[in-house]
Amino acid sequence: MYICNMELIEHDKRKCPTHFSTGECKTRLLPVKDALDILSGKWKLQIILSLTFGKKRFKQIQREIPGLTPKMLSKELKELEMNELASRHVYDTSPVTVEYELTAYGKTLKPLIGELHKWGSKHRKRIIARK
Amino acid sequence: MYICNMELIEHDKRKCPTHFSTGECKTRLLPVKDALDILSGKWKLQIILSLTFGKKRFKQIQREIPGLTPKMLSKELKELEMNELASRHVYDTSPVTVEYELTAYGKTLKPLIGELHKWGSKHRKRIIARK
DNA sequence: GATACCGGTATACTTTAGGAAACCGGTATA
DNA sequence: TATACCGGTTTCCTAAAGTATACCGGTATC
Repeated sequence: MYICNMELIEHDKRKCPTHFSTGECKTRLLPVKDALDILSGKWKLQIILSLTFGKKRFKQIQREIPGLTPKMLSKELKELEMNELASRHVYDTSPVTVEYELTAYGKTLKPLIGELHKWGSKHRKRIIARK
Repeated sequence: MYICNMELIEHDKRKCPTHFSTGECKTRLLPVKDALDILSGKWKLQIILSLTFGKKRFKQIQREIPGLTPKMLSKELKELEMNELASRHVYDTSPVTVEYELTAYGKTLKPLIGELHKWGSKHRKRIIARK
């Protein structure tokens, strides 16, 4: 669930190029897919970005991101939690208060997103310039 | 087509947190989404990896990647071409020979994939260790 | 003359991601 | 007593991604 299924990129010696050792297919691609899975999807990035500015409550996140339904937000937050990237704190107030926060581990995504941003910016310029 | 649609992350001052200047939503997220779009999908990574080992012919790529249908391969190669990441060379042999190759620009993806790999490997260890 | 390879395309189908709307118990507010 | 907010869940539906299968013209092989 949290990590990419081995079988998806199972190696077949007869079919993979000789450059690929049996383990190489797996060890090269699976972790990359894991990282991509965590960041791709329609809302994940925006939710993560929203949380980089501090703790947020459920409805607060939803209001900040136009179009985001509670169903999707709930699903994505659960995934972030399962991956230990965000934490959920319930306070015994009335009505109940729930806060979500990026974990220290979750913050390690920042430089990675930074790299994607760098490459993406250059690409954007290149493609726009071409037209 | 090649780059992420602006409207998807259109900014709404009333709904975004005050930390976000109007331009920040766009300039932060769109390039990241562009980069993710290029790498995500079921086959893109494997095709790119296959091409990092040198020129390849259509059927050759298909044979190397079990389960990949010609329709998907064709679609993905076109996208790589449109993004100037791969080039297509047709040779007037019989039967016709077509070779695909990563462009110099396409090779700039390597360090980015490397970063995803680094983060993903750590994540994989972390999640597996927990169980 | 039949079969197989090349580089694909076309059509129809299934599966997955995401959206719309209604709803839940509990509490506060008018 | 009615309405609204909180943090979600449930159900049903659409749209997008991906799969299966057959097919194309051209050439080479048996």
